[in-house]
Amino acid sequence: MKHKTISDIAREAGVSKATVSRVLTHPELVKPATQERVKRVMEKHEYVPNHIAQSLAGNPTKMIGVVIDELSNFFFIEVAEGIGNILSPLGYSMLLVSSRWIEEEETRLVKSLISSQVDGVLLAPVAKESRALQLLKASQTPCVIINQIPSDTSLSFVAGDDLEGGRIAAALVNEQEAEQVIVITGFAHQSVEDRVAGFKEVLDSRFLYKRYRFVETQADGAALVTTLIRTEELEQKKTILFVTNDNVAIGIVNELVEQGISIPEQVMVIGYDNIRATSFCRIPLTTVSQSTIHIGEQAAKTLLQLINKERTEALHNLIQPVLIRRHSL
Amino acid sequence: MKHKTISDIAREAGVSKATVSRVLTHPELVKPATQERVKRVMEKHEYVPNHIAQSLAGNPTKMIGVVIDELSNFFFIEVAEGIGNILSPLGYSMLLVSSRWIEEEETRLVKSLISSQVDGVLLAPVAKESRALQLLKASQTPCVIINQIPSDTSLSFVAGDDLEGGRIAAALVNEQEAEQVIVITGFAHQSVEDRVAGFKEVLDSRFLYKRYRFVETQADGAALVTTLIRTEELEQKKTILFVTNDNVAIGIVNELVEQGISIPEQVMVIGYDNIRATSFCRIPLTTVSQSTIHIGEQAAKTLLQLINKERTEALHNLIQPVLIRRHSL
DNA sequence: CTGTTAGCGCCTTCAC
DNA sequence: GTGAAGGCGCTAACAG
Repeated sequence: MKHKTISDIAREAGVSKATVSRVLTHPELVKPATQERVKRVMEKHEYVPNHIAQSLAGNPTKMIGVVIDELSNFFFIEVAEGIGNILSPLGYSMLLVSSRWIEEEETRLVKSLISSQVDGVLLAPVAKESRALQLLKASQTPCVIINQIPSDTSLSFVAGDDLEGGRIAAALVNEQEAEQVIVITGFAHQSVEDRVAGFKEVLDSRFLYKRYRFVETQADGAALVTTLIRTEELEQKKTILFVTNDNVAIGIVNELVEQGISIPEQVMVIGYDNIRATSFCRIPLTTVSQSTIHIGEQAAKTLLQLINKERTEALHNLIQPVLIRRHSL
Repeated sequence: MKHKTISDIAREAGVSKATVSRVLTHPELVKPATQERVKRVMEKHEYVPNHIAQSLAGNPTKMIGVVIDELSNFFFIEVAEGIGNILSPLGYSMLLVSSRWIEEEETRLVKSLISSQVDGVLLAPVAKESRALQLLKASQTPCVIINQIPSDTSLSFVAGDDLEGGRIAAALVNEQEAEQVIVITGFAHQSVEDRVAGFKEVLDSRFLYKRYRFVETQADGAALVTTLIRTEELEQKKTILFVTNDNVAIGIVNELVEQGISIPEQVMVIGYDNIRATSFCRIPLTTVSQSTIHIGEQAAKTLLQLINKERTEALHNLIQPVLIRRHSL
């Protein structure tokens, strides 16, 4: 037989299932002597109660669903790490899944999480209005949104102030001398558009400005460098690159160095996120920090409050970005 | 009321629970007309079947437990990524948990996973003989071990050949001129000991050899540099550093550069793992590669075979390491 | 203090 | 093709 059940233990210890259940969850209600006896039997068989059954019977699952957009992206990994920091010590496990930036996938995953009766979910949505959010609401699953400001104000979120972050980047650019400014963005996402909007708002009009889209990975970034050298004459014109996420920026910087272009003398680069790798990459990156791990921790804490009903109104946490100057600009 | 149940749907569609259940799992057994009717009701209420209940009733949970030692370690993150690559498309979710190198924690987590009735677990054990492995065996949960060779040969594992990796590193060192060789290791772990053993076995006797232990994080690595400069006279003696994991090596290299020590002219560094960051860090790292993502993928695939009973005997996969030469040596 | 009795939501025989 | 009944493992009243 596969698993010993509560009945097996009960029979062998000569008590009822209820008593066994009690030593599991309310030991104080059981006489020490019998408690001892039951425990001995449990240990003898290495009995582990069936969590699934416990949950069906009404207990919380102690599982939190975490939906990120991309597993191989340091930004999300660090967010997940922050989440783990908070959740793990409290006995929660996280069901970590990736939507791979696909909205249907996100919906499917959220359905599956709801179906798994997770106690709450942390979601980094692919798009602004998502079916996933409706489902979450309909199922009354506590949740907090990460890295996006949902239009439904009843929802909690923890996100960076992307508009402001863009402005900060532009302000720094305005202090420089350069012949052109190029903005490089990846997946179309609200946060990215806001960063660009803030950037344009403040950017000095004396700069030639151009944008490259759909540069989504480190590899994409590296590949883009060759193109830029040709089409934008990187080697002739002093250039500033604003890359809206560090993950890609790192790929770009590395390739620039490989191609022998000097940073920041010939090309300056400013990134966004301040993931950990920016401090030890080829040329330590100047970037707009949104304290990635902190986002995860904050979101997890809020979710916990929601779950424990210590909080009823939504938390709208717009984290203020900060400029981190390193060597790339 | 919180969730609609199968009974609600049944009632509203004017059929029995059994029929609704069939629509869910064996649609071909239901007349198209009624099927249509039931489906309409389900959609109307955004009905999502309770996965917990389905599992209790005997279905697989489609959840895989993944136990790693450390969340903020690129090596494990990449392994997890490899696992996700394989599992996600097949509709599995992963329950990702970190033991933080603590054995009791590992045991607790594995218990919890078993208790959650995961279909299988992927485990990177903290120590050689672990209680967690016993439990896994006792519960007959399919599992494959990562990054360790269990003494119980009935267990499947995917691990790098650490002894050989150490030899490879030493062979490279032997080709160099240097006044001293320093080995830097982190958490006491079998794999690390093997790497060091292989290294010592092949290392030329002309080298002065010394070992620093318990250097466990990037920050530890950075901090160590100051010490080394003082006690080992890094600036006077040409030195080779063998760091048994890239995560730490990256921290060390970065700090060496910050301190103005030239790599590889004054200090040479060789790492281990070939995590992705080694290619874009301060000085791209020469390292012993064990194809991290591949380990995860391989382990996940094997686990799936075990779960589906396509494989009965254990898989012993000792991955051969390869030297990757970059700029640090 | 401990046993008995109902479910939790779903799936699976077994009849009709 | 479809319904009724029992059970998965556990918890929560309700009695004694």
